[in-house]
Parts: sequence; structure tokens; C-alpha cells
Amino acid sequence: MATTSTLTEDQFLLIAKTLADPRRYAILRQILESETATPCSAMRDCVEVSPATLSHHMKELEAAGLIHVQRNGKFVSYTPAAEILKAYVHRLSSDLT
Amino acid sequence: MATTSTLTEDQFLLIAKTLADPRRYAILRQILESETATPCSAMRDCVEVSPATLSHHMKELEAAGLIHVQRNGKFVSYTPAAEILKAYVHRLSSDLT
DNA sequence: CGGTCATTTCGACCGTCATCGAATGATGAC
DNA sequence: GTCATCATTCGATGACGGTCGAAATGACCG
Repeated sequence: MATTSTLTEDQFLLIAKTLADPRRYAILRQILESETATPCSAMRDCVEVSPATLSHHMKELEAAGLIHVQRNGKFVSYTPAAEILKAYVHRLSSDLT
Repeated sequence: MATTSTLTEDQFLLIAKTLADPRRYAILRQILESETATPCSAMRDCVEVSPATLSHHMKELEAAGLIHVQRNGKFVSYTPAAEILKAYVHRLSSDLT
């Protein structure tokens, strides 16, 4: 956890695109707020969306490396990928300021 | 105006979408690199793009409030909007870490 | 097994947007 | 005025992606 990740250009652009969707950003913030893993069902309360679309967005967030997925039987929970988020913000700050 | 701007939700999401395009991001970094105002023609060297598309992207960057535009006769130059960039990075850092 | 629930995949629809050629506008040089 | 140059606008096209219903997958329970 001490090491800071370095993002490839592709990763960096993929994260930017993933965060640019309002629903995905809201979902990610929801996951970040909780101390423990956030169950899939909890998203439905915060973002009004069909199960199909929700599943799609979770896949995008995972593909961008922004969240980690835990599967417990038929339930799925998510936790934030703190290192990647930190690396992204750091890279953006380094580029833009 | 104060040193730190606060972004509305709409502004924040618009900036995210604007930065999510590779060419626009490259253009913005080009503008940030220079100490002085960057002429429109200088972009063509860094990003291979038609004049029409370039004009389109500059309009998007301006609409997002990320750059300022200077018109000198038939030439156009751009400077970064430092306060907005700072506010965006700050907001993102505050949300994601 | 049969049934229910959580999640995913499939397929299609539709809006948004990046892209560029061609035409237009605007400016400056001669 | 005429012409060349820089930039913008217009219109069309094609691709990408968000959306959801319906069907499918997988897990738990009795």
C-alpha cells in the first residue's frame, strides 16, 4: 500500500472516460462513503437504474480498475481501489496544475 | 473573484466529459506547457487533426471553462484557466480520496 | 427436484459526439 | 478591389455507448 501506482496512458484515459458518466461517478462515491464493502443492492437506492444498466456500469468501473469485486454466493459487493484512485488524482494534478 | 472557484455539479460533469477525450486532453496539456498564450496553429503540430475538428474541440474546452481565448486579428490564442483547473482537481481529490 | 431471488448476458434502440469536406466569414497584404 | 490565409460554421456520416426488456445463469432453500 505504500507504493504509488503508475498509470499507463491507456489506463489513464479509460479512467477519465469511466468517471465522466454521472451515474458511475455517483456509484463510485457511494462505494467510497462506506467503511465496509458495499452490496450491489445498495446501489439501487442511491441511483435509479435498471439491474441490467447497473451491472453494465459496475463492469466498466471494474474494467477501469477503480473498484474491487467480492462475490459471496449470489451476492456481490464492491470496495474502492484506493491506490488507483490516488494515482489518478495524482496524475491529473501533476498534469493540470 | 476569490482564489478558489467552486464548481456546480453541471460544471464538474461537463469538465469531466471534456477532459475524457484524448485529443482535447493533449491540447490542454499543450496550452499548459507554454508560459505565453498558445496560438491556434501550434496545436496542429502536436495533434494531427483537421481545422474543423480542432475548432470544435477548442469550443468545447472554452465551454467547459478550461481555457481563455484571445483574438488578435485573424489569429486566435489560448491560455489555461488556472482557477477552474485547480478547482476541478481539488473537487476530484476531495471526492475520491 | 421446483421455485425464488440476485446478477448477468443478449439484443436492440436511440441519443450523443468525434470527424471531416466544403462553404463561409474575417482579416491582412499587395 | 483581389487574393491568400486563418478560423469558424454547416451538414453529413459513422462510431461509440447508455439504456432497458427479456432471457439466461447461478445460488440458496425447502
